Amino acid sequence: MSIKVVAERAGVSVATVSRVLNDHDAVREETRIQVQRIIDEMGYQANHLARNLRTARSGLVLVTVPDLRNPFYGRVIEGIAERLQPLGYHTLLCDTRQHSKQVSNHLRLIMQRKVDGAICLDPYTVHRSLAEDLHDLPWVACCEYDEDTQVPHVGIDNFAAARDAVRYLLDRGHRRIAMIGYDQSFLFARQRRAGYVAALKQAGVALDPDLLRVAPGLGFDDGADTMHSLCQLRERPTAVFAVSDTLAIGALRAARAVGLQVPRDLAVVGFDDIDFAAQTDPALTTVAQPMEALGRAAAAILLQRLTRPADLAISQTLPHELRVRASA
Amino acid sequence: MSIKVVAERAGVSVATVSRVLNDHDAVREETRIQVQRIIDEMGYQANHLARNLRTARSGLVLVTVPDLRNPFYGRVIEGIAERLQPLGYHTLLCDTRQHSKQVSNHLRLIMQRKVDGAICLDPYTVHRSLAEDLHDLPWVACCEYDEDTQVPHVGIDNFAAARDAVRYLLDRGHRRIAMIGYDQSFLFARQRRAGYVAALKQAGVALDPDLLRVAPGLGFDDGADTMHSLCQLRERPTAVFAVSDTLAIGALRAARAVGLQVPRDLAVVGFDDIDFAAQTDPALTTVAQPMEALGRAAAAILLQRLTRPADLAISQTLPHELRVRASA
DNA sequence: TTGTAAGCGTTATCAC
DNA sequence: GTGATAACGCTTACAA
Repeated sequence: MSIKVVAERAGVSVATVSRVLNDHDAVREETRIQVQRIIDEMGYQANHLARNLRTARSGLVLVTVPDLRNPFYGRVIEGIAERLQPLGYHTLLCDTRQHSKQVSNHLRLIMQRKVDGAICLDPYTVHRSLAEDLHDLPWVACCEYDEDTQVPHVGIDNFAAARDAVRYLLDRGHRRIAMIGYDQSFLFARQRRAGYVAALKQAGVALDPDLLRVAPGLGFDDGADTMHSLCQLRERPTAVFAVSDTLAIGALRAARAVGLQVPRDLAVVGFDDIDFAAQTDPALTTVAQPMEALGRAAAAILLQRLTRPADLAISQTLPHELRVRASA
Repeated sequence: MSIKVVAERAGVSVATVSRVLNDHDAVREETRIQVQRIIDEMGYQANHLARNLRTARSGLVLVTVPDLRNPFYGRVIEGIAERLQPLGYHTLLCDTRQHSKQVSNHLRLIMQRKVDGAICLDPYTVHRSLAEDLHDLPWVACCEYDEDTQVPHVGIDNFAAARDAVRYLLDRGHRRIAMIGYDQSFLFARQRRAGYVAALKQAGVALDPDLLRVAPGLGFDDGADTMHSLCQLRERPTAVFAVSDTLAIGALRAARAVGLQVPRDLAVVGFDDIDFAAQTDPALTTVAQPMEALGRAAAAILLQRLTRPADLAISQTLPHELRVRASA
């Protein structure tokens, strides 16, 4: 059923119906009410496919995430949706876990006008070569971004956050502090490692390459495996800093498995403060990221780029917080 | 840039360009190559807004979830996407946590032609009144559904699954088995309670109303709170069956807090087998749902409804599995 | 305040 | 095989 049928039935033109539909003020109150009555009566719903073509906007925002199984991303997405829904935008979700190669397909959605803009949590998407092609497109990097591009981004100060975490361990007297890091092609992994290194250096603790590990993934098992290998050192670390809670929780399990008591024998610090972190035994000490706030901020920046493209979009750094629990 | 520009540049009509774009065979190979060259050269991308209007399909599928923070839903969504992406469909995500009232807005997206169909994991969406209005629309209920509607759905046999879990506890000698259930307006909650009741009855164990609890939510704290209250009974339960892993994990924490040792003093069984269930101490015994498979099955049914609307859509029940770990 | 009509960029139906 | 051209259903100048 189209606007035309409604117009005929209401005895007005399609233009008038359209005006009523879009709350234009240039409609006589009486007419408005009459038309609205017909609309309700017929249960008419505007065809968004047509509306989108005419207005050249889809009302859709693409959100790319590396792995939905990690609850961290779920929380950020909720923050994004919270900001976007009231303005009538909907979120198109792309889990890019298996699609690192074809990721440009996702940003192509923007060019195809299928979405109005994008928020990328996915490190693959935020790759330089893509950014160069697309730096003028309305997209925002969230959490992960490329330092050399001009794409606006939101995130925390990963360097400072990691440094704070390691300093905390140093303050507690630890000197053999291991780090379970991640693939250095990711900015957050590089920054957190730099924070770790800086904290040690400042404290005059020599960097032991044996203690600086790179987990093959961000899953629980990756953390457990790395921890197991760390335990085999002749001189075990007394503390470990993991760049994600999932890794830290895996490390916790590995420590338990080899009979280490946390935090007495081994202190463990994680990163993110996902909900699980407070449920482990002992509860995980971790660096909290403001997940929903990161999502909201990214959405706000994108919205600004969409509504006032001329304005300069400003990147944002949100505060992190070391949340001390029982594991360290 | 439009198809018209490409056509002019290639020296053909827009019709021919469109044919090349859509892989129609009625194009001379030579022409096809020539046109494709221009397309590539210009970096032309078809405008999906126009295409969608013309073809009357959006290529979008709505997925409603009650709470993205629960990794359970993330896994199901991955299953859905896995099946949908290869066919060129994208998924529109709606977290309906705060929107139980206005949920009809989400299904209205179908009528607005904004999406071609929907998969609803969200219990609110799957409400009878809605189902009546929309039973002929292309949507599929996943995990939660309404027994009295004709909407196709996929899920597990919640009754049997809960019965199996409780039987396992009975087999291990438990007689005072508590249940941490959930709001009975949800089918899965009713079915799992029925399974619990049936198992006890069959074993000749009298139902103790004190042991049959309803958690106010599905979060960790809800489980912990319910467990604490259970611990205050003069005759404590020796085992507890929770209708979700999050509740069970909260219960685990509460048990620890009051000095109970699991499973010696208290056996705990959860439901879902989210990734985190294997990380707790002791690792959680739980009823596994095939999360990705549920998503894939739901997507397959929807796809069938979209491509062959005349065919009868068949609901599916997928197998569950009791995964015995250390907590019971 | 309302109506007419010109698009929006495609795809699809005809002719040729 | 290819090209005009008419939709698709809406919004929005512009005219009345």
